[in-house]
Amino acid sequence: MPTRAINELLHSLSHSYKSALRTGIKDQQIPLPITHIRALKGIHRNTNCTAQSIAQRMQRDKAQITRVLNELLEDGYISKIANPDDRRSQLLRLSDKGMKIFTQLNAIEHKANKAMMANLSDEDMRAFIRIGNTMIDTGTAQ
Amino acid sequence: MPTRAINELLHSLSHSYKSALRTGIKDQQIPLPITHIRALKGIHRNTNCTAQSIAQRMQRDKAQITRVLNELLEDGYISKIANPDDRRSQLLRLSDKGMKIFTQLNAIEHKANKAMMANLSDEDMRAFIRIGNTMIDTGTAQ
DNA sequence: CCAAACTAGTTGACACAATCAACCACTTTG
DNA sequence: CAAAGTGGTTGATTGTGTCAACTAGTTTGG
Repeated sequence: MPTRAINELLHSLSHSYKSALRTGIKDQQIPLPITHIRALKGIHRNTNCTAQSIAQRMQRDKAQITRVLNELLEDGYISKIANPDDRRSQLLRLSDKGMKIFTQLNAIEHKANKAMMANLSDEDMRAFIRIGNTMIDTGTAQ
Repeated sequence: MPTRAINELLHSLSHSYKSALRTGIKDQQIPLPITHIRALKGIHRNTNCTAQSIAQRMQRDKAQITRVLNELLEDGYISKIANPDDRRSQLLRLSDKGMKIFTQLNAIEHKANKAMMANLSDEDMRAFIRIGNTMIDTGTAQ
């Protein structure tokens, strides 16, 4: 039973994927690190999101998210608007610039995904995603 | 076809696993970051390895490996001995201290692996490893 | 209604991870 | 033997993740 392989596997997988993404990003001259990209995507996905909801969704420290969001704000990819329901927080929106880069990113990401899964059957792909999600759920559950 | 899920999945997986490992490591009072641990394991696995071979195996920058190895050396986990075949490089060996911590690490890692795979059938586990390896190979191939 | 407890977000500090370029010493090759 | 290549080191820089303390605003129980 190859329990030994799982760790190296996960490392290599995330490394491979990050590399694939980064080269795509570099080719397209997009000056954003991966965490920022993931945040942009999160903001696009759910309208009326806050820093807090992004942090939860990404399962990251809120301090880290604060900094990422502030850089995105400085660079004009997003805007913060006052939250009418809670004066402590602000709602996040993509700016036009943010939307534009978002579509570029989708293409890059799609390409990276395809590169990773080039040699996989549909069946294997689905199996991988299913099993991976199970692992995450059991990991974060307790 | 859920090609969209693969990226988040890989991020979450590596994050979950790293967390699991780190908590185990903290519980056991082992003062080593994960990269160092992986290097130790690499040194244990192949005798007569060099910095170069470790870097290749781990698919990491040789600069990073140099630093990791030097810290392991300073802390007495490994030793460098002159390579009779090439005066530019040195062969790496685990010290007694290194061996001792290696066995501890194995236990921790085994526990983390088990935690990740708690809800997986043997079949799924094997499938995951197989598919993951395919992805890595295609990713790094070209 | 008000104090206490809680929450959203920010800031500082720090450790770890990754990558790039320049460089030295040594080896291989034409 | 000169040129090109390789193993390893160093400096610099960027990104990633975590912890603790803090401010300002919100919720809750007496």
